[in-house]
Amino acid sequence: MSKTYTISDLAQEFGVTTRTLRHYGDQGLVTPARDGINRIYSHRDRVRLKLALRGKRLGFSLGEIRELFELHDLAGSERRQLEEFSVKLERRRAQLEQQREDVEVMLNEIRFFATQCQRRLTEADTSKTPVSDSAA
Amino acid sequence: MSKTYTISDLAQEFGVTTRTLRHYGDQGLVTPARDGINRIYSHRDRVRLKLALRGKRLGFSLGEIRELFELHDLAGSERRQLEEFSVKLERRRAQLEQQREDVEVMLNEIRFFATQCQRRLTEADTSKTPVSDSAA
DNA sequence: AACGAGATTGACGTTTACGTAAAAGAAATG
DNA sequence: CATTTCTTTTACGTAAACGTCAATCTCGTT
Repeated sequence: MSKTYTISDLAQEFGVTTRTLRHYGDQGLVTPARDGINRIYSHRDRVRLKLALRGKRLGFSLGEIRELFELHDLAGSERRQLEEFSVKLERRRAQLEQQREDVEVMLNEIRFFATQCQRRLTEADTSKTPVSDSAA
Repeated sequence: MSKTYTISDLAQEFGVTTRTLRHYGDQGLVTPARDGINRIYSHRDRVRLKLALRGKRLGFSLGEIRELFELHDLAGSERRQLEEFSVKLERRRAQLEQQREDVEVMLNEIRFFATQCQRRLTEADTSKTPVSDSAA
């Protein structure tokens, strides 16, 4: 009798709406058991949700996330499926490494902007000239 | 007289459609000069497009990308704008660092899957049982 | 002059990922 | 028992980011 969660428990915890959780159910991402008609989420469901949300943050579509889950459950699959999946994984890996580089570059840019912003704000604070001309 | 590009030049180079480029124009992301009615993209336009596509890969909306561009051009902006932007930058930075972690985790998972896939494929290759029954 | 290739501006269509409202049932509480 | 409080399903709505015609326009060629 491990812990279970209601739909709004998880919605609150992960900062999504119940609508989102039902939608994920419709899409086959998180398919909780039912207590009568009510959804009753297990620990495993919680993990799947967590993974799904991470996938989303990385720009995966819900369909792609489901594919990944299906792969995870791909225990006794056939050779062709494995090969196909292997190819998909490779593609995705390349994308992710691109994305990693993108993130680094963007972080540097943002840090630059941020320090620029800060600098100008403090300058404005200590400046004697009260805003004479905006032209550089 | 530096090099210029037609709309389909850039579309081809970056693997997008001309429709996309026009859409980015509508959204104020890349606003090339005109030769009469035709769009004529400069080197700067090309850079903006490149930046825009990177932003997209990182999950920025076109609106957010435009904001970033506007910031870049924010030479003589006012204090409030700088402060607002500084806050936005901080939020985005946090997201990106989360994303960076997400990417690392996902890459590890994918590498794991990939090796699993490969292992099973080579196993199948060297196996003595010639595919008698698809049931495991 | 005719023609095909590529460009333009509408403008409606489409997909994804939910939002939102409606109608209705179960469950806890005063 | 009546009233909230959650929950359910059904279903239409929506915003973003283009796709996809359609109707022209303008070149460089033949």
